[in-house]
Amino acid sequence: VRTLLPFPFTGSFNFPAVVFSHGWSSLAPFFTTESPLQLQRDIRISRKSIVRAILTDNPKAHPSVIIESTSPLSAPRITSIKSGLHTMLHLDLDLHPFYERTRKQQRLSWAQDFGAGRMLRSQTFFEDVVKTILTTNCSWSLTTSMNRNLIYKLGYQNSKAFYAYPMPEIIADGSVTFLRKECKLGYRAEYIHELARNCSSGKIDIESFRHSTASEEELYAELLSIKGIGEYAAANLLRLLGKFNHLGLDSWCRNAIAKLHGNGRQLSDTETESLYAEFEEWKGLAMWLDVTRDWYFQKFPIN
DNA sequence: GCGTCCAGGTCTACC
DNA sequence: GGTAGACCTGGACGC
Repeated sequence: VRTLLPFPFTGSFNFPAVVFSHGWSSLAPFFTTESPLQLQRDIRISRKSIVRAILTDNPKAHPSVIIESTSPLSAPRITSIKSGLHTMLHLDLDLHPFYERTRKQQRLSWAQDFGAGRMLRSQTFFEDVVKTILTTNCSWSLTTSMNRNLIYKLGYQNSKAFYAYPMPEIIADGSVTFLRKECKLGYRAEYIHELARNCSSGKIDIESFRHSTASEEELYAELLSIKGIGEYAAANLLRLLGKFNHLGLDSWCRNAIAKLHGNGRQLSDTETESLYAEFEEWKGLAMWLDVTRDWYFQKFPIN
């Protein structure tokens, strides 16, 4: 069954800017196609019910949203899907304070024109945390492969081959050896398994991060206390929570900054901090947009 | 074919 | 509080 949904947002929004915001759109169960630009995502709406959302770019309006499901959608399910899309597209993030700062900074003045700044997020924060751990100390191709293994070996699949990301309890019920050998997570298997155990037992209320009233520094400290999450990973997760007071530098960012600002020389972290200091609590977003600028100009140049 | 290096880092032990 | 060394995996590279 295909259902056309109204886009769950009426404000200013640029679809390609979210799709290209970072690598998440190429990590299952997200899929993208170009010409026309489409973002596809399987969404879990209950324990054993999955739908597929297909968002297609419309340069003159908001993207169209088509939902594929095995049966007609009830009103509560439509509400749940809209809420999921709202979360994943980070539609509740107010970027005006950031754009105010970019006006004084020539290098990032393009950001508002592109509507850049919303980072694509997973349906659950648990999924964001797992994927972030899978980005550490490895190539991007290994990240995509480990993530695929997790979904296809442990995720729930319905009759239409829609896949839902594995829930914490499913991972916790499995063994570390399975994660290590079958999903090829290597030493990360211990981290993911412990995280899943703590989430399913209630020791960590991982989804509460999304609506926590704690300060950014408190959230940062809490994230660092999760095994496998270090400074880069915690800062990357804060970005996905709409908090940008940490740079979250990894080797990829450091190399990009060396090319952009160091004439090929790696800058010290202190030097990098000072580059973005004027953006204050938005500096993590400023840095990220600075190093990913070409993605926007190459993939969807605007006039 | 084989060894080494390193990629969107983090943890632990030790100083 | 700072730092060397270990850690899975797999692709790239040199020989």
